[in-house]
Amino acid sequence: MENICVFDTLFEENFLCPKMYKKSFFKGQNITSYVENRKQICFLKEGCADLIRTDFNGDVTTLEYYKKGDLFGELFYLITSNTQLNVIAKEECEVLFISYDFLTSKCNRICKQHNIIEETILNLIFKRMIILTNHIEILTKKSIREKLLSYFSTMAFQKSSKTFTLPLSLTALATYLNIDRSAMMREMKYLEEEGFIKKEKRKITLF
Amino acid sequence: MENICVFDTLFEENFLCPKMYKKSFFKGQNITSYVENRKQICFLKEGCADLIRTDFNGDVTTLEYYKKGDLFGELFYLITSNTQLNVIAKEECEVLFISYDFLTSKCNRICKQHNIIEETILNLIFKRMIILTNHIEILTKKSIREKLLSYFSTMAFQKSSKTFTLPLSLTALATYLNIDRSAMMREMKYLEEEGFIKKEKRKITLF
DNA sequence: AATATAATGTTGCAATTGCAACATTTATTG
DNA sequence: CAATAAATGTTGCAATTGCAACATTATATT
Repeated sequence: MENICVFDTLFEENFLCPKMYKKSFFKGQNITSYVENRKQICFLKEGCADLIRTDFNGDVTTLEYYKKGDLFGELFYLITSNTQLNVIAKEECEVLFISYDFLTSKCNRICKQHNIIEETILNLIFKRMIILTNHIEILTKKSIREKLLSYFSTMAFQKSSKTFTLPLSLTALATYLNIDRSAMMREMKYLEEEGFIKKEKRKITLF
Repeated sequence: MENICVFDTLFEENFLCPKMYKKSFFKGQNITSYVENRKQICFLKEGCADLIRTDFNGDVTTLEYYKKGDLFGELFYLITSNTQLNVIAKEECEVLFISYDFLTSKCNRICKQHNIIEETILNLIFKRMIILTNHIEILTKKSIREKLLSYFSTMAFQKSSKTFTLPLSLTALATYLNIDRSAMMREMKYLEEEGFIKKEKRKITLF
């Protein structure tokens, strides 16, 4: 959250840096197409957007969902020749485009706040890295039960509480865990019957 | 590879920076224990090491294998109170410890090569990010067949060839894909019988 | 407020996948 | 160069999990 504030302040000050620029998009517009080696980092200052992959045979998949404060860009994805990656605005969006070398090179006094932004972006990158590692950790559990308990314990740790509300719909959670939704519901029921958890809608309590 | 060279050169020059230091380890020694919020990045200049997790009930798991040129450190892992993460040297190792703010702050003329190293580390971080994203991509495939074909096509893309040699043992590959090894072998046999691939030991050809 | 759309919840059945248990080949180590 | 350990390869069987198909409840939309 504080990350967003930094950018807010800078824009209020009419901050401009030669290595970055801001642009607005309407719902449905293509924000960016991932290009190999361009190394552009995008920061979603306002709105929400989807990362869409189009296969060589035209199949379309939604890979990620971005919301206010998220980073995206080809830097995070392996670009292969037979697929296309696009980020599409789901509503009105404001996006900050930052060139990769913004993070390494300095541009002196023109950008007095360069360092603050650099640190902000690096923090977002590291946060994302931890999220990715944790996702892998959960995906590599063998059973549905283990996946659920692993996800739940991460949630409980983050919220510092045995009781928490799922930030995703159960449908989205099943997708995140890469399991069938109905099989997940069944396992949740068993977990409740066996006294491992308590569940009311999306509110979970661990025991 | 060029990343390693940068560091090699710098050490030959007896390069020293207040924000980083070098240390050597014998086989079996603990290189680092992950500490929440310390934000220390470690670069394995020489040797190989394992990331080991010890559960609250004493169970030990090897989470990752690091080799010359890899990055590690708590920056990449979510630290929870009930597990411990340690990196143990598997052979004689040389490790470069870099404080997180090395990447954001500058230390003027003492480190004339600061920028080069900064860029090197950032490149490693981005490379790792892409690897993680790709791993998730593969892990979220529904069937063993899809996982294998997805992994193979990534390999073929990286090697720019329909024929390539697996960089992992088949046992390690099964672990990476989070599937049973014997089930994987069976699926590979079917893929070969159905003419999707050709396989001689670890040499795979896609059709 | 009415309707459409999405999310939640449940269950039987089929099948992909994991497990066990083995043989055989290749690496590693004293 | 033995001897041991690790990796590869194979198969039958069990079971976890996915799928289909449905009812019910929330949420959006006009």
